Amino acid sequence: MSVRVFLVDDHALFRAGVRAELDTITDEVEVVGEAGSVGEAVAGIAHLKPDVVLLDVHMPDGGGAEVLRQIRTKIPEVTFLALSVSDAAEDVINVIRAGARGYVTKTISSQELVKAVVRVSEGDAVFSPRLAGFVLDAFADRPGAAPISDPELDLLTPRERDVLRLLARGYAYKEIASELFISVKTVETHVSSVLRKTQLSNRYELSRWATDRRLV
Amino acid sequence: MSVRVFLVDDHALFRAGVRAELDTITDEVEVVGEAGSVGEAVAGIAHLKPDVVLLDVHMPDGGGAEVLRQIRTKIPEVTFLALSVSDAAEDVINVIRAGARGYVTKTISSQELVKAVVRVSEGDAVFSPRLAGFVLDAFADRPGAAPISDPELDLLTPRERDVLRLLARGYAYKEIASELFISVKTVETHVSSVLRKTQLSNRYELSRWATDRRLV
DNA sequence: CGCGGAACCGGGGTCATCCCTGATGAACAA
DNA sequence: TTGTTCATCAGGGATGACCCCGGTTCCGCG
Repeated sequence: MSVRVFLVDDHALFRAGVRAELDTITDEVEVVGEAGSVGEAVAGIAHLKPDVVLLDVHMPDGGGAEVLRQIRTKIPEVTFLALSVSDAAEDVINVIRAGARGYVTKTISSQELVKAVVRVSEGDAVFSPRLAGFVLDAFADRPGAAPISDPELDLLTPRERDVLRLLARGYAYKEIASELFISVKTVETHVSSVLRKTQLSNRYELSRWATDRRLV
Repeated sequence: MSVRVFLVDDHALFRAGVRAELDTITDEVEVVGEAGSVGEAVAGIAHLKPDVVLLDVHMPDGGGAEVLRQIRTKIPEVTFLALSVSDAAEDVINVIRAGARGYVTKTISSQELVKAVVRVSEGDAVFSPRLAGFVLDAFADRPGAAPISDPELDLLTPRERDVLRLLARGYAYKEIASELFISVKTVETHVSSVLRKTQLSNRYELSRWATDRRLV
């Protein structure tokens, strides 16, 4: 029982190369179809329901991530392996966020590609070693990597920061007051200064602002 | 130039086993220290500054994640490889979020462990194949994988959901009204029914509730 | 046909949020 | 000593959020 593979790449020559290699090397994988554009790919995948889609990242009309988005809601059983010339962190993260189960560069050997396809079809995640680190970096809470200072954030006094933290969590003024052992009026004062200093207009925007800066 | 490894595990016998295996098998890695508790580990790592820390996930006083948190801010150069009996998704994700660069289970062979340590020391990410998938699942936006239905969510009418989406983004009633071409009063009505149906008391809690369920 | 649910809209009310002005004491530096 | 910043608090007002009451249309279902 071989793995049924669908090829998506905007270069026909490249598709032909991959198809030839995969078909001759082994009978573990079988190329059942291919496409050169996002539209063709979505239609073809929906029709053929392959086990694995080998997906080029850089394509017209939104690239591989667009194919992923359109297919995943409709046919979640299909797994995707990104296959790209790019080893940029941004590309890797985007396509993984979109739902690909692996990412290998086109420098991979045919034998390795076959192994990668089979592993992905079995539910494993496959990465060129360096690239997995990008995903981890993006995923982990980064204490050192988090940009340390904001011009606006530096303007806030320690007490204002206390109030801001609680406010961002959805606390009412009354709750903040009893939490910090001060009066509601003092909370209002601090909130006012924070809003003025951050150039924001209400607590909702402030809440988003604070969570973006990981103050929660 | 061998890789300097520090061992953290609350079982002394296990540490002894790993140390013996690593030291005899190869000269690529060298165990420079070990610890059996979070406190010892933090002190030892800060002192010895190893290249790689082999970290047990389940330990008293907060487990491996606690060691990670305390060390990463101080000595970001040290990389961590989680080594655990557990293959639970939750454990994997927690320790990776905390900043580990890899996760292998204790069923690994000594030879494989050496290779994993070396790869991690070179900046690669190393996973037992099945476990990498957990991280990807947690990282990707999941349209299909998102839990499908909530008892409360099913109670909401389509229009109420529209209002909820905008409300969760911090829109004021006035803004929601003009966005949906209805009056502020109608927005109030919908918000009221949503609050009643979800058993929540204000828009802040509602905002959290909605983001937890990925309605934004 | 009548009934209920949905979406739509009001009046009128309470309370929270937010802004403005103004005040006090403490800490600290010029 | 004087000036500044911070933290504390108050009064009063404008607006928004939220609730409870009422009402209308439309549409599907038994």
